[in-house]
Amino acid sequence: MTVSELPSKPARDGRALQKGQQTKAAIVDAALGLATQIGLEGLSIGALAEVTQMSKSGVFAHFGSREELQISVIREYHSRFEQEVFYPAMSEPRGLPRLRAIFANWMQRTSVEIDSGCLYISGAVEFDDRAGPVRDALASSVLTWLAALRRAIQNARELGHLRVDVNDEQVLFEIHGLILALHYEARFLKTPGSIARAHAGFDNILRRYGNDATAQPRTGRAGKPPSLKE
Amino acid sequence: MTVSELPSKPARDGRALQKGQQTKAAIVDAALGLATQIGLEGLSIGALAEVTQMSKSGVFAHFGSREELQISVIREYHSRFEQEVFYPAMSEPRGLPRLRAIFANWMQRTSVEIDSGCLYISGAVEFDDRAGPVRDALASSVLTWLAALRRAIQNARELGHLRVDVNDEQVLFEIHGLILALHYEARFLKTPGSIARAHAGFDNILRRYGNDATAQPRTGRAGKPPSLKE
DNA sequence: TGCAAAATAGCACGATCGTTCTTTTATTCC
DNA sequence: GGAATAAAAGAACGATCGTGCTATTTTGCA
Repeated sequence: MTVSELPSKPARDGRALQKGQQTKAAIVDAALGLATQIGLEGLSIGALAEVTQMSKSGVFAHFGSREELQISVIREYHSRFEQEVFYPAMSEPRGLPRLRAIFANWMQRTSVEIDSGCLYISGAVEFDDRAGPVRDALASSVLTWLAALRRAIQNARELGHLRVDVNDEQVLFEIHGLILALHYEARFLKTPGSIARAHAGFDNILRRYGNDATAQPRTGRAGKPPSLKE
Repeated sequence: MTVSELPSKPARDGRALQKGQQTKAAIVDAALGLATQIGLEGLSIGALAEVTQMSKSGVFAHFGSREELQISVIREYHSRFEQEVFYPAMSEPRGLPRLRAIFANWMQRTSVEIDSGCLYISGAVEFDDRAGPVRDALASSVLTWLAALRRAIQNARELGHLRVDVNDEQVLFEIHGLILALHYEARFLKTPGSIARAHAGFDNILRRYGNDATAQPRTGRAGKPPSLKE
């Protein structure tokens, strides 16, 4: 977590901040740890103050409201997800190799989250019938990620790595289901072998939708630095 | 909800109760409605008292603890799930027809739960890292249901409706994923067309695992009255 | 080093939580 | 109908919640 991610917003008299952003980042880090375990709703400022060895009001002052804290946590989770799952896969050639890499990274992360919990899953359940800015931030993050995944599927189809009649949305839906089932069965039910079944499910999807004749990547040209957002 | 599900536990002097069980059932009914919307953890005795037009202590007295109330809600959900999804499918002949019916009923219920919420899904997220009797009751219910579904898959395979090399657990996992993806995308993200995609996903699974040569049901004999538990 | 401003702490508030205890009302059976 | 008992209400408890207000401490720059 580097200091001054923002260009160190100058205060009223041009003074640069430091300590504030620093401890705020530490608070968000601790909050993310709490939220993935007990949920965004279970996240309390009191518990957070205890973990960070600060006073309640000291923690509170950095956010101004609990909602703003929750949103900060969501943004941090989004950033780490991007960093861990999306970016590394961009070094793979477009099409099926990149799609495989994305799924592999996602599986890797989800496997870890069998112990730590996934904010995109717990958050969805907590806010699925509650309106407001927290829900909006969460849904926006998830939609951004799913859109990126959809683009990878679409690329694979357009490059001939998947059959031409493939429905991108359907593939996306089925892959998403595999991740959700993994999280459910491994984390809640503690069913052994779930990770292998998720992998097998992905292979099944590729077998069904794959275009064996052209399964080799056809292009590996590196385009502009990718981003989840476009 | 019939009176005296229990053999009307005789009080100290052999007197039969009535009113108590009756209002208790009404409370559980209201609690189930609240819990599916805001979760088992969000369920509060105060809110429940308001909904049922009773006093907090009046509600509380029926359960003795919040945990017991939550467990009662889980039991009620389990019972309705059984009644709505499992039992009606038992009139279909064993094998693929019954498996199809089970999934169809499950889909039907999940479609309704896009609005009302599913306790098995929200509960899993809320209690996936919390030990205790509530989690145990929830996990036990879910496992019972998944075992029943697994049996249906196994039957279909043994009757030749699915390929002999089918892995029951794998099919179960993938079907479960479809339901979870439907709930996630339709309820949280409000993605249109999710129901159709879940159905298409099931068809895909049958196409992949199905045994086209013997897809017709081979036996329709009605066995003993079925139960989720055995 | 000293001064302004930012960062943090301390304290109290109203609200809600699950739970306990006591009292009142409703029900059931003789 | 009246006595016994179950069912429901009422009030209060300690705890925790998010949040506001006011001190105090720490920081950053002249």
